[in-house]
Amino acid sequence: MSKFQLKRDQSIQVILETAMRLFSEKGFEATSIRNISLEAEISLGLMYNYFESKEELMLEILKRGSVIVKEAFAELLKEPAPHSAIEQYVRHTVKFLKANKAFCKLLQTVHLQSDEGRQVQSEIKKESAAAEEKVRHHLINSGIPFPELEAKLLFASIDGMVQHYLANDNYPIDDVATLLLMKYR
Amino acid sequence: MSKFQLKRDQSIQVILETAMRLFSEKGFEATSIRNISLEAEISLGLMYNYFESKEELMLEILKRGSVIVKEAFAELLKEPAPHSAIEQYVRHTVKFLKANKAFCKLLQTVHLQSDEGRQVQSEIKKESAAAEEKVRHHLINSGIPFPELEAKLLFASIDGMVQHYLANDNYPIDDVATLLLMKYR
Amino acid sequence: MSKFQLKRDQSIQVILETAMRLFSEKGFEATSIRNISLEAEISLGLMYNYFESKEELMLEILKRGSVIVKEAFAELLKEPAPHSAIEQYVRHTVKFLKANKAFCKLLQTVHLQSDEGRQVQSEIKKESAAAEEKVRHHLINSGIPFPELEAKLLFASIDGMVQHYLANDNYPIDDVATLLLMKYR
Amino acid sequence: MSKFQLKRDQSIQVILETAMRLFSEKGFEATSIRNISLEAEISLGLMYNYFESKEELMLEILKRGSVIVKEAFAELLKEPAPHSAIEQYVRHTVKFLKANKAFCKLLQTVHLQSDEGRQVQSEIKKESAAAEEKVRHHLINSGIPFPELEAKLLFASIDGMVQHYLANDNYPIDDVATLLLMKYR
DNA sequence: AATGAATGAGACTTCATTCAT
DNA sequence: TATGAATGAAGTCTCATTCAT
Repeated sequence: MSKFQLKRDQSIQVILETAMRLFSEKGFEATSIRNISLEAEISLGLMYNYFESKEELMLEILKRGSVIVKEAFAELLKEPAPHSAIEQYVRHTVKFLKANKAFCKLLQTVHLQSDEGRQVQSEIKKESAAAEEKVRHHLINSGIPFPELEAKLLFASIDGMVQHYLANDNYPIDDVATLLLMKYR
Repeated sequence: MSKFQLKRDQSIQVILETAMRLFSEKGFEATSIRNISLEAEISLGLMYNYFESKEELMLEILKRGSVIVKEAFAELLKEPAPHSAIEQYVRHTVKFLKANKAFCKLLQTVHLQSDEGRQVQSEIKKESAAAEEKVRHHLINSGIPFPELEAKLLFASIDGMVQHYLANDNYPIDDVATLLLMKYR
Repeated sequence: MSKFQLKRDQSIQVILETAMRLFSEKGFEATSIRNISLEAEISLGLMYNYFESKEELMLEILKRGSVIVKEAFAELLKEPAPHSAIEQYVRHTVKFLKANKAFCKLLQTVHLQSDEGRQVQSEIKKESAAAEEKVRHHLINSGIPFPELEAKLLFASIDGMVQHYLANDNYPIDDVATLLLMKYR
Repeated sequence: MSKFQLKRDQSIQVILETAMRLFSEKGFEATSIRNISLEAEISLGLMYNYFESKEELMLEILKRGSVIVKEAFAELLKEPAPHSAIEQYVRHTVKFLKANKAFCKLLQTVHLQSDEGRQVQSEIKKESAAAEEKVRHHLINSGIPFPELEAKLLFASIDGMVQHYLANDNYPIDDVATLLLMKYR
């Protein structure tokens, strides 16, 4: 029983990691199952022992990522804000980004065709909503003139940073983040 | 003669616009030539009178976009900075974005496989380099503490705005841009 | 328009005939699309210009057969019975069988998986129901002891004849039919 | 030893029965070895300890059926005809049919691809030849006008009955058989 | 120039079979 | 003996591209 479970899990892990990398590098459609099998050094058919289809493989990647995102934001909300909610949010985002680079790249890139795919994607977005709300409230309470717009600008800046970090090697995201936070002291 | 030429150009224009829309909506791989021909109301075979291949059609879209980008930035560099180079850059970017939404969406989305594609894409980037440089110099000359980092943050904020504008209908990009510029007064 | 329509119809006809033959000879599952395309001397992909799937090709065969069956039985019911309803039914059945040997073989053989397939098959059966009813009534009115059972036996004999005719070359179905009819004088 | 042998035989029996059922229900091609292994609650790999291949499993079913058919006909030929050879043949056929419904269904349904398969099938047919010959002689000796044709009609009627019995639940085959026999008194 | 029929390489997927344990 | 993980040939289907008219 457990003998097979181990092999299963190993294979599943290899498939998921390879697929995530290739999907994020080349896109979902441009990545063939053969591509994945060659890179993962498994047989072409093995994928279908564990995933019903290419689509389902993608969904599984998203679902697992969704869980990680959920955990990350749950942790964030649990902690009391160290100095400011903004700093906490930004630092967490950067930390998560570094720890889950491939998945973040995938999220940015992927065009979901299926309804289920879009649903999972929107669920992932919902996860962050509470944390964003916390930041938005922080801005509202800070007495800043246009708190809603400020929130929009802040999230734009963060997402822009993320985008550049994912696109360029050696992007000094920590420094840029620090500079960003200095604007909100 | 000229009558045929006119019709030809019209067809080409329709194809390019339809293809751009579909590529940006569904992705390059997920859009078939038949799709485009149906939407553009051009017969399938005729597509190949105008474009050698699907790849070439994509390249043509990028090349024409590249020309527009080049013109836009040329115009930008020609004008004297009204108040500040930053404001000029941001306003131009927003204006261009609004005028070329589909193309910008395509640029964000598309995964270029071919070398030629990547080359065109990098050329487009180079177009903006001069304008970015102008902004960077403005920041350096302004005596701000970390001008290079500031530039990175500024471009991140701009690209984040662009990203959110393209993703959401009704995104108040002018207001967010105004707020952003207020930080650099 | 008509120029292409002709080619379309020719191709469709070739595909349908070849597929019917192969399905009835080897069974649906054991017949590959490649098989059909090779025998029909068309390209593999052409089938998919005209039929969405192998399943749909099968359905189309059944539907067209269904129409022919319907016409045949309509004709049968229109005519007044020459001597007896039984003779009329048997002769018509034999005539139809000879004219549509491949389709009859297919009907006998095929295992329908899909609901739609089974539906078409049951529709075909319904077509014959009225004609069978006419025969049944004839038997009831004839004062024969067990008319319902007689009908069952008669239809069994007919179907057995059909089965043997389809299985063996040179089966003297006309003579067997004549002999059968002599039992009901 | 014997304990293992027993278990082995039990497993083989379960596999054969399950396979026969599935083959006759869904067809040979549409039934996968995995299907059989799941229904028979035998592990996939173990199947191949008992049968070299799917084809060979089918052959084994046919061979065992062939033996049963042979025994049945041997028994039939051993007995003296009670009243008539025809009655004896029909009653035996019905009895065998009821006792081996699944196998009979399989025989009707299956399209044999391999030579060996067809050979076994033709052997099964040969088994019945002697019994059929007895019936044919009975008809010839009875002074009936067209004995050969009468035989053909009789066997057609029987096979038609069999066909209807296998296709419909609650088919009153005994009654139909009785009625058939009444024609030959 | 214009049409859509035709082609076939390559994608996804299944499944009989083998292999490692 | 028994298990199910792993393999890869072969099937269905898609679609960029060519061809005949």
